[in-house]
Amino acid sequence: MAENEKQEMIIDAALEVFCDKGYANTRMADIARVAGVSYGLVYHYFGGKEVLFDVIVEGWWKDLYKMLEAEELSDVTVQQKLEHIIGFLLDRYQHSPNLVSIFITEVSRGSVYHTARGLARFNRYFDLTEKIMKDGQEKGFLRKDVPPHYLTYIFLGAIEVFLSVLVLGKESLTDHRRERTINGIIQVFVNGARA
Amino acid sequence: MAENEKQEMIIDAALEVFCDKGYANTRMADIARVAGVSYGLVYHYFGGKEVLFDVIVEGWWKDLYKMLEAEELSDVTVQQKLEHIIGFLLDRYQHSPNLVSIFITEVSRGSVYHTARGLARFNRYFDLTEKIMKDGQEKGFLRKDVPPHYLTYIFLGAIEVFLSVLVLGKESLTDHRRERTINGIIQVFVNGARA
DNA sequence: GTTTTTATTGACAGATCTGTCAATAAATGC
DNA sequence: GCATTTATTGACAGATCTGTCAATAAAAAC
Repeated sequence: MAENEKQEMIIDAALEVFCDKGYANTRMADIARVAGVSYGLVYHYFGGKEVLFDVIVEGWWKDLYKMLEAEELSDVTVQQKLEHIIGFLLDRYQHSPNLVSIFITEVSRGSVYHTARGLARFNRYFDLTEKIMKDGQEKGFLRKDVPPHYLTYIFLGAIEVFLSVLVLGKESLTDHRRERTINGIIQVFVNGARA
Repeated sequence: MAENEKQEMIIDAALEVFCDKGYANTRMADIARVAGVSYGLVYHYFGGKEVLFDVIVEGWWKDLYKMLEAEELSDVTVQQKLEHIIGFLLDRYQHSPNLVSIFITEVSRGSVYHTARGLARFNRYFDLTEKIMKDGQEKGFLRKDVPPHYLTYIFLGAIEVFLSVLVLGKESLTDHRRERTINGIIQVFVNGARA
């Protein structure tokens, strides 16, 4: 996918326009203009708006799953795995803020993704994270009196809000802030907010 | 607002259609049909699609702010205030799932709300919650080594994911599950996930 | 009881936007 | 060098959807 130069330009333009205007307000003509190609070429390479959006979203999920599967098998502590998950998502924001923005605003909630396939993608995301939580419970690191999917919701929910704040404020992420964010989330999630 | 019977029918229909199809895919004709009134009447009472949506969303925020302001002044422990916030949102889901669904899928993230006013609404929501967190820190209940807005993000993020799961799965909420959810979130947020 | 305001209707014009297509240029195969 | 496939273009038809409006019915005012 996208070995071709113009295909990449179209994807990049789509990333930018989807991010700026949202899926519903994105015009194929805008993408073509930003990409610097003709209207018809977008349809030549990608079938249409929905397909183009799907290519982007599927790429996002693929990378996310890959990371989570690697962490699951990785030979580090559960706490380190959780730190890696937060770090991965923050790094993605640094590297491609547009993509993270689309995930947060269009995929993570947006009515665009209320399909069976969209739901399946989400379930996989949650399930992979839940495996790590279960592992943490079995190893005696995480408490067992709270269901593992509750731990998953709370953990991923926390990350999502941090990402949302970055996205909505179009803020940039310094290395220092990255570390502070990871530590903040981990500290509260693992040890609690109690003094 | 909406003292009139037909106005209420239009609002109810809008709630249903916005929830089912999302803002972008909602047709004014659908709302009119579901409400059982003519196309033109929707424009007579509400100026247009955006206004109608705003009426719904402003109502949501108004209630949310009211609750948070009451909790802030309330004479209970900080933990109880946090429990009340979760309880309030879960109750709203029980009472008007369509409204919560719209909040989660369209307002909380959706590109529809990436405006200055939308951002201001959100800031207020976060600020009011942060006041409670600060209060908790001053009273010695919450840890002071994590900035209060971090505590806010993690707390509200956790709630949002629980609501999202309810909304996406169109699940109903029993009293028992309501209590379990409140306890789960509070337990992990206050005491941490560590065994 | 007449006038004025409000409620209510559905057709319509205007404004988009998408996806197609026929035409042309470039590249590739043979 | 000719034929076939691939790249590229922009205009256009078809399909929406929104908001307006003129017309009619009902209610209120006086």
